[in-house]
Amino acid sequence: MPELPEVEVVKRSLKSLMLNKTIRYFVIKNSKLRYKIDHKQFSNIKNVKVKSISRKSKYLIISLSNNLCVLIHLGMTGKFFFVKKNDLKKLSFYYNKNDYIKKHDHLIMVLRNNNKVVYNDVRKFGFIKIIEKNHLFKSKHLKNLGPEPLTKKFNLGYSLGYFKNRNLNIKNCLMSQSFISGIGNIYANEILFKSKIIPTKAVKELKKHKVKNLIIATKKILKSSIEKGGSSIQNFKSANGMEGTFQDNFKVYNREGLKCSRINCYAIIKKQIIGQRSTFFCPKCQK
DNA sequence: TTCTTTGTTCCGGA
DNA sequence: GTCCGGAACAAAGA
Repeated sequence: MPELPEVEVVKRSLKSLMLNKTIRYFVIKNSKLRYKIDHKQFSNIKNVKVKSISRKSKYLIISLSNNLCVLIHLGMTGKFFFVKKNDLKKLSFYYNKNDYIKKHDHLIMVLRNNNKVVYNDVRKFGFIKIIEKNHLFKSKHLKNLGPEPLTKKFNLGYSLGYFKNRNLNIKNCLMSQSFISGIGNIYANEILFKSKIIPTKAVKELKKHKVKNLIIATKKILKSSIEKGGSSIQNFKSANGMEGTFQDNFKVYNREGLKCSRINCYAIIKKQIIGQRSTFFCPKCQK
């Protein structure tokens, strides 16, 4: 369940593996992801240099030397593995003997030294697309995204302006990518717990000091998770094979029926479906 | 077999 | 046209 921190961690690991390296060619093992992969588009690309690797919201953008970009969304279970050509032990661990592929490997980027960066996605809910650089931010995926939560654009004035006269609850608002981009279900739960706001609260009813708390909590939690390598649930790993540890810092997510983790609060964490997603909160702390 | 899980896009009603 | 909520999407593991 890669959200902003996990995608950021993957971006950093891909940078360390691929930046300024040459991709000799792509191999598509399975084109049936969220959107069907166009074989032709990928097979036409040979010997391109990786100019930059960036993240926008939960999207990864690999910018190539031929004026094209690879736009990637990890969906629920998308991950990258790095496989060294000569590391036979690793190969036999990751691949079966016959075709050097393991289950759910869908796309392979072969680098100049025959090292490989492999995209693996059990649920096939992620996608990989080639887009012209000029069209990237006009694409339906990127054009309606709100500001990045870790930038100065996400501030009190912006938030109060957005909340004014809007009829939706704060949980759905955090998850909608148009307010701020990159937050999913898990971090929305954690952010609301930290800022002591009940998920069903209407955004236009939020007092100024609560909005301040919300902004501070959002930035703190996302930063802290990135520092800890993200949250390794659903076997999340960076392309370097590193697991994150932020899941050990979850204060409310998946804690239904357990005691609130705040000192001196003995309330029991409740679960409720909001925005069609499991929502966890402390009925005493969060108002 | 049934339930649960994920984020984005699409669509209908207000 | 805008806003908002809910369905659909796909697949697999428990």
